[in-house]
Amino acid sequence: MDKDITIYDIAKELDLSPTTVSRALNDHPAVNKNTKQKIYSMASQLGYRSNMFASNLRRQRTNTIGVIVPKLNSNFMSSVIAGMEKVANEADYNLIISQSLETVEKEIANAKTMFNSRVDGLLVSLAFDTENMDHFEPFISKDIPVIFYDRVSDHKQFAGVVIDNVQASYEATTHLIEQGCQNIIHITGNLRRNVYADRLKGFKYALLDNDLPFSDASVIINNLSEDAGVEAAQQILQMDSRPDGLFVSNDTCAVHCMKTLTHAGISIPDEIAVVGFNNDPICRVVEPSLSSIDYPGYEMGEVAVRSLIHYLSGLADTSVTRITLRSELIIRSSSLRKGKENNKGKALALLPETK
Amino acid sequence: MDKDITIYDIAKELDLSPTTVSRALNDHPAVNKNTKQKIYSMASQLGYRSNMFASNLRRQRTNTIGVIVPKLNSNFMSSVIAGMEKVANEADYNLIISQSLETVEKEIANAKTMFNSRVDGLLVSLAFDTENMDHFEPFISKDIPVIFYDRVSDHKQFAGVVIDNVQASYEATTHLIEQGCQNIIHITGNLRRNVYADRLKGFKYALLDNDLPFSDASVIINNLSEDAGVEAAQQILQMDSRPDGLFVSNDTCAVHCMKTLTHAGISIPDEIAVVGFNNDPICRVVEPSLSSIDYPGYEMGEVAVRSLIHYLSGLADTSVTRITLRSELIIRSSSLRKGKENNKGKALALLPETK
DNA sequence: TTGTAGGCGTTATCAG
DNA sequence: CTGATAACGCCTACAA
Repeated sequence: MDKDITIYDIAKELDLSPTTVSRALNDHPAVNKNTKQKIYSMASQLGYRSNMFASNLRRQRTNTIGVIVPKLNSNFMSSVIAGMEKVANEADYNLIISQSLETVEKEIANAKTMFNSRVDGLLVSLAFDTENMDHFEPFISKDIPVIFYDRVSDHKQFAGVVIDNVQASYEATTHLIEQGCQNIIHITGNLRRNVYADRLKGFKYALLDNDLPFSDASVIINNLSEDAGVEAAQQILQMDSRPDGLFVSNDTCAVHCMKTLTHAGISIPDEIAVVGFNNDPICRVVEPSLSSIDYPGYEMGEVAVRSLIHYLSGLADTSVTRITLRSELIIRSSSLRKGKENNKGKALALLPETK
Repeated sequence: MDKDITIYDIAKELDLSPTTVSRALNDHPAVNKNTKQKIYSMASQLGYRSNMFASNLRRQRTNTIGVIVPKLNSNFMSSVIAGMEKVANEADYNLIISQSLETVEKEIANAKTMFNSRVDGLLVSLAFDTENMDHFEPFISKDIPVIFYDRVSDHKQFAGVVIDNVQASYEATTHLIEQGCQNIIHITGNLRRNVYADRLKGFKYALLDNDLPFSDASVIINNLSEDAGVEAAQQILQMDSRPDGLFVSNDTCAVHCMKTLTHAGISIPDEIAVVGFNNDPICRVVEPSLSSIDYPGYEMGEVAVRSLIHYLSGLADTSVTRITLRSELIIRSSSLRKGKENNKGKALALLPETK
């Protein structure tokens, strides 16, 4: 294994000082154009690559962004990561990605690793059961920016990139109502997570605005897994007054719930209309195909990294603590009843102001 | 933002030399137990965290492993990553993950970034259309180990972690034959990738061993996407002698192919029996549920990182260039015909030696 | 426009 | 068992 080429080697070769070489390589304005050219070509000729560690050590920053994600195995998350990568690469940042697998314990461990790796900033989508934000304290106290995406923190001090979950949920629920549903059940996740709390809120608003009653019995809270979907279906099958509509906060759960209902002889959408959330490819696989809320993952990743880098560059508009991206209801067979129009326009007009 | 605590601070506090502190922190045997204890507690009391850059700079290694993955959006890949993370964390390595999104261009860019980030080793699953291995040359010439997983390189110089695709495919095909299929079509991906070439091989072997004819018309090669699945189905519908069995190298493609066939009025498994590959959760969503090859992703990730670390620690058994993990056929409705037994045992007995 | 000098925090080497 | 010293490669005052 040959020795690495350093700026000293280039300097010696061209009879210049390392300083000049360093400056040229960083495109410093105060270096002669010709000199720069000579340095560039010598660098590539010798196969020079900058030693990030020396540079990091010196500059006290790493050009690395940490990403904590609940799970990677969804189309949504993989799009988010792809968007993050694109922006990060363009800005010469590296990404360190780790999965919390929906547990606080791993999330805490991940945060610690990130901290010790001295990431310049952190992007987090919270695990299902994270209660407090203590594990991000070390970042705050060292002024390392932490930006949340999708599953954000309620604490106002933390910036976040989100969609308007209240509106999306309002839209989905309204759609069900327009399809004739009078007794809708909402299945959602841990209400500590903004996404689920907000969706519940949107659900309630929509019922209210359409003079439909809401009761605690209208909501099933679980972990939105496959199994949870099956269980929820069993619960529903045993209800006294069976619902005629179902709005589920996650496509996986919705799909397995729907399948269980279908197997029990329920006809979808006629007896029960169903809408999911995320617009996962699975929506187009299940029979009938599942209506869902589409969610701009790639864009969310891009925006999150872009904000973080802005912040790191000191250009941050510190007043901006929430960036909201648009989402969209995709209507498919699972919620479209014969003879019913898609009155999406009307639904939108009814939309309350939600900031 | 306060200044970081260094080993000097600890040393000063305890009236020791930085050298001793460094040694203690690295659990060097030649440090007095009491001294070590004192150093540990002082370190945590002051909130010391090691500066990886200084350490990396000095030791010329980064404790970082680069991972290049085609796409993250599958259950399989997310399991692989989870397995990798577990082993890497335990051994105090960091992971830098990036997606090639199935294109050589991004794969090359990723490799370059990894190289410049001075990863200690690289784990790669090749993109669909990667032809040559030139972009890994810089690693080779610097003695940076590159280990492939799943989609490996044929070049004998590269180590890899795989399943026995020939056997898995042989087993799947034999199963279809046992279900009475006489005219099976195999849908697979670019044959430059070992996984697809090997599966084709296993498919041929199984036909051969059961005295069924093989012709080029028995194989459809595409990119295994959703759309490709739909197209393949359309192709099949127009065939003169319609097949009665289908073995697809990827569940997503299989599912969309199957759905298209079903919509065209074909009954599955009776008219056409179908087996997929990967055992993605989607298999249990589609109707009828899809038989598939189950594949130990988590384990593959663990093994890949473990091998890499062994290699980096100089413990490598350089003679081991291929590690093969077990896989398993999961039989579901899409390939199970009434009145047919599951003669899996027989299939296994017929299995040819495949190294 | 270029150069000199010193230090970022750690660890390897050599010497007690 | 402990310590002094010198790198690792780069960058930033400051000086010329």
